[in-house]
Amino acid sequence: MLRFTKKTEYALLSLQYIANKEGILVPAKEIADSLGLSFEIIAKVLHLLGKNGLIQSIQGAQGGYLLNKEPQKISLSDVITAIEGKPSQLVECVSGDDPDDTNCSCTVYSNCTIKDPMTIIQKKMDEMLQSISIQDFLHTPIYHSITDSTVTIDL
Amino acid sequence: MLRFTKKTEYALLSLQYIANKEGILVPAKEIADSLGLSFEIIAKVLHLLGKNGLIQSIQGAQGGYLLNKEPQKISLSDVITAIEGKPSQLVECVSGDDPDDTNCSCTVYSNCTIKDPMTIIQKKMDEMLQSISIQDFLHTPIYHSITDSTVTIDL
DNA sequence: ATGATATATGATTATAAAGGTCTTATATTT
DNA sequence: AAATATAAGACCTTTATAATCATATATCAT
Repeated sequence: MLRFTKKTEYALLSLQYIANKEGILVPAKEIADSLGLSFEIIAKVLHLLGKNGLIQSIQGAQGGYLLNKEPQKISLSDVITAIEGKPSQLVECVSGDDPDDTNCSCTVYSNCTIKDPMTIIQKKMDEMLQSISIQDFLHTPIYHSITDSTVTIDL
Repeated sequence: MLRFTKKTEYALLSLQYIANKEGILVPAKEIADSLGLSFEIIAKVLHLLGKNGLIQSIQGAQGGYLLNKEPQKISLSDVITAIEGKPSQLVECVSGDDPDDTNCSCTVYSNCTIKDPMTIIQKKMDEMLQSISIQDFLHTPIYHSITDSTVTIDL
C-alpha cells in the first residue's frame, strides 16, 4: 500500500525527540508520555534503533537513549531498514543494490517482463530515502513536551 | 511496508501487455493465461483500470481492452490511484496535493511534529510516481505470450 | 431469438502483515 | 536490596491483502 508503518512513524518521532535533546539521555517512558503512546511500543522501537546502531542505549537507572550519529547521518532509509529488518522493497524480487540478482522466486511469470523497470524505480526510491535525514525532521515550528516545560520556537 | 500490492503489479503487467499489442483488443483471459494468473483477478484489475479511464473496455463477444491514452500519458501514480481507489499516502494524514489540510485525525500527537517534513517527502514521492509511465515498461528485451506465437525482440 | 463470448460487480474466504499488550529477564544506580 | 530502565520474546487483535466464487449484464455471430 506504499505506506510507512506506524513503527517507522514512531521511530521518526522518537529520533526527532532525542535529537532535540542534544546529548541528554532520554528514557523510553519520557518519549512515550510525550507522544501519548504506550511505553511498550516505544521501548520496542527504540530497542530496534539501538540494535541497528542508530541510537545508543544505556541500561539501568538514569539510563536512556541518545543518538549514535549526527542527525544528518541518519537517513530515512536507515530508519526503515532498522525497523523492518531489511531495506525497503517495492516488489519482492527486486532488491535495488543488487541489480542482477536472481532472488526472483516468482514462478508466476515465466519471463518477468517488469523486473528491469522495477529495478530502476527501486533505485529512484532508494535514492530518495537516502537523501532524507533526521536533520530534515528538526527545527519544527513549535516543539512542546509534557514532562519538560521548555518550548522551542524556531524563527 | 512501502511495497506495491500484487494488484498494482498485475495492473502494470496487464498494461504492458495491452500496450505491446498496439490497438488490438485484448480479452482478460488472454492476459491471465499469458501471465499464468487467474482470470478472475486479472478481470478485476482490468475493470478498475477501465473504471478510472486508463483503458477502454469493450463488452461482449470479440470484446476486450485497449489503452485509452498513450503509454507515456499513463503514470505509475495513475495506476496506483486507479487500483487502490486513492493516491498513495505515506502516512494517513498527509495527502500531498493539499499541503495545509487538516485531515489529520491522529489524536495521538497533540502537536504533530513530523507533518511538515512528511509533506515534503510525500511530494517527492508523488513527483517520482508521476515521472514514471507505462512507456518505461515497454520494449523489454524479450516478450513472449502463450496464446500468440509472436516474439518481439528489442535491439 | 439464442447461444457463445466477454466484461461488471458483489460476496465470501483465507492468509499475511501490522499493531499492540503482557511477561520475564537483565543491567545499573542509589 | 529497592528502584529504575532496557532487552526480548510470546501472545492476541485488527486490518489489509489475495484469491475465489457466484451472478448479472452486454455484445456478437448464427
